[in-house]
Amino acid sequence: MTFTKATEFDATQQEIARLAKVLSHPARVAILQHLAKTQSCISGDIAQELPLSRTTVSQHLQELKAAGLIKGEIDGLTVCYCIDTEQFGKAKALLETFFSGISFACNCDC
Amino acid sequence: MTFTKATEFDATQQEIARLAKVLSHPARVAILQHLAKTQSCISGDIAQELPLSRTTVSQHLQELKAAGLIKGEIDGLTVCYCIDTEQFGKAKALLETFFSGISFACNCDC
DNA sequence: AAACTATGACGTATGTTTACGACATACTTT
DNA sequence: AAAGTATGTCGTAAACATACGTCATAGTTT
Repeated sequence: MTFTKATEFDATQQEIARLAKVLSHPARVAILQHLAKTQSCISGDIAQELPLSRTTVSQHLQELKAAGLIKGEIDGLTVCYCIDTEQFGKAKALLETFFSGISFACNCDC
Repeated sequence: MTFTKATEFDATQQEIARLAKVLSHPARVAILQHLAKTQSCISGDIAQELPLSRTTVSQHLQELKAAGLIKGEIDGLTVCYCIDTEQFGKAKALLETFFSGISFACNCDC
């Protein structure tokens, strides 16, 4: 990170950007929706639901995990992934605060 | 776009990802907050508020504009940027729907 | 123990984003 | 008209993201 200037912004802005980045690929959005839909942990057959190879799906899962949005516990041969409800709630609150802070009536003519 | 598979996901997932991508850099988050704070159109002195060159800020402004979140009208020598309240409202609603659809109580032990 | 299965880690090719200097454009002022 | 000012566009280098095949690991089954 010697080139990017992303770290020179304030903590909240960086946190919002970090969260948004996780959601910035449809595969990760799809994975979250799939985990929510199945209402339970699910092992790597997620790949079969998506137009991606198992390897690529695994990579996206790692990113979601690194961001804290999902948890993954080893359960014998399979791994049990599910949404981290607490962290997800925090993410939701963060974005809600951001959007609420932005909404306003522009007083110009454009 | 011959390499990415992003287009193979459903429209809503792509739309969420597209919106998230716009917010995935702290500079763009900061620009939106700055525009909201000043409660009016503002010309390119935004660059002086950020740790970035004028050129780079201009580039971020173009991305926000391309995404429809802000509008920019030429007003003589300066350009008047402001948040597109209607589009911004739609973006907010889209994310709210997504987050509401995800929140659930995981029934496993992880 | 040997074969099988599910998964993550590694390597790598290609595409995209970020950042900025230099140049172009267009309006304003003198 | 010439100089000045505010912006956008272009070119480009470095960093990062995406996608997937192959290999390594670790538990299961026979």
